[in-house]
Amino acid sequence: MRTRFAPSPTGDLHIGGLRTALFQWAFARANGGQLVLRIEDTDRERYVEGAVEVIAEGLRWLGVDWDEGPGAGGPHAPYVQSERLDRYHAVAAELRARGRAYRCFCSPERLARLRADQRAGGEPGGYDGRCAAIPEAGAEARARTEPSVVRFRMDRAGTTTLDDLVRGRVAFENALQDDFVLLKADGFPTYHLAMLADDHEMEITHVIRAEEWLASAPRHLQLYEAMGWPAPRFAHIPLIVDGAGRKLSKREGDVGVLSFRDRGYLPEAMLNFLAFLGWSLDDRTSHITREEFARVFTLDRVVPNPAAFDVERLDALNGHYIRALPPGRWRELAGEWIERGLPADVPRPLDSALLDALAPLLQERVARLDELPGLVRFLFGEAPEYPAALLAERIGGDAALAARALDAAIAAVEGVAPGEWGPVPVEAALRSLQDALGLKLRKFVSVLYVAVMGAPRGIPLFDSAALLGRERTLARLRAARAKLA
RNA sequence: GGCGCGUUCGUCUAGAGGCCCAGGACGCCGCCCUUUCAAGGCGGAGAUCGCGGGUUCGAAUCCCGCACGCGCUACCA
Repeated sequence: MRTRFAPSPTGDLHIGGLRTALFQWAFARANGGQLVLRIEDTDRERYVEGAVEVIAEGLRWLGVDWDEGPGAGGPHAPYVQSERLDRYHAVAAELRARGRAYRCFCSPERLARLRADQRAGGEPGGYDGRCAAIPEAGAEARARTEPSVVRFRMDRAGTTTLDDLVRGRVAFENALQDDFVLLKADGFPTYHLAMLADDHEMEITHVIRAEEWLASAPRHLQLYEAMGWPAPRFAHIPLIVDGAGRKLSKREGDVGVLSFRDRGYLPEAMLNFLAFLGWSLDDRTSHITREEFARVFTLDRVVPNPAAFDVERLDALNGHYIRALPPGRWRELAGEWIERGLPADVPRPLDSALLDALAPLLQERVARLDELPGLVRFLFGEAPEYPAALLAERIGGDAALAARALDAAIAAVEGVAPGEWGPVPVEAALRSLQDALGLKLRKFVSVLYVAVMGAPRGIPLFDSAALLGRERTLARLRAARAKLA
């Protein structure tokens, strides 16, 4: 079994495109088949330089590898459509020889007018076939001096039926079809022609693509029939939609795959998120490894209805996989993100021992890697800025209590000798405040969190203070106390 | 407008006539644990299965109609 991922190099690899690729890849792997990566760059207007590399990087990030295509080679190279133009022309010529395609000289203006008129008149729409009757010989002569396209002559009788692997049987009334363009005026093929020629030559057996292609399936089916080629099986997988139920678009925030990577999402989290968008294993599995997914994936467990992109779910998954990371790997990752995310004025390299101590404290506190720098920022450079009111925020705004807690804390911390500074003595000192204030630690500890790190939440206080050092801890406690004076 | 697809907790989904007064996950709420926040543990609320008709002893599951949503309707993919 052979399937393919055929993106257009028009910019970032879209999250929806990645999901399609993931399903294609899993299908190929689960069936011992191959995945072909093919670049569909037939639209010169939308071509974006460097997009191919961005797409490949996105796929590699997720662990979607391809057997043939750019970077992998293969018996059907080249895998870039702009380098395969001769084949499309050959197929178009064959179609014309068979009387199934013809030259069309209608101008873009006439076509626009035609569409407008049809719309105004409430008519079906589609090309009206004006050039369909032009004799081949005359058309050839005209084509030498006049711009033209080549259109496919659709069979308008009966119905075209698709047996979709996800949706079952779908029938299309042929009378409603029109003669679509195969070859554009610039000599480039449209998607329909290029897909046909390449899928056939590359021996693709399963075309797995997004639902937006469903409506053009009859064109493809008739094209295969006209060429006398066996058609592949088709599986139209559901769209990924936004909160409003619309096809996910770039306007809905950044949906580029690499931007997710750069915001600190783990590939295993993304894979899980995408895998279960429109597919499921059974009634209880909600996490799956890349390997298992590639083993158990089947198209018959893909649902036909669209799925909403839910960031909260992605974040939850990401947190889950972050916590599941082995300590060593986590230390390495956290170190990179912190090193990279801290302000430029923080001297590098960062203290390795400090990062060693920090890593375990951070692992279960973030959902995304890009949250890391913010959590440890207080350890580097100047004392954090925060409004005085924040000190008493978690204790019902009781500034007097905050002041007493700070006074007691300062005294207690001063009591810890510089030589024995560490998390355990700090904890002992701070716990002694319970007696001094006659309150449970938790009743006032938020004041100290704010004083030390500038926020009532963050990594554990005793460790924070230990890592900060005696003098800086004292300075921050005193600065906090001064804010309340 | 036309054609096509879709419709189960807020979200992703399980469900292919009785196991379902609908299961799991995320989110939400509560409790426990606890130095904050998380994490973790326990518990809870949450879908009359879009609506209306059928078929059947019995329907989320089969049939018909309707509604709504989305997709396509390019010399874009």
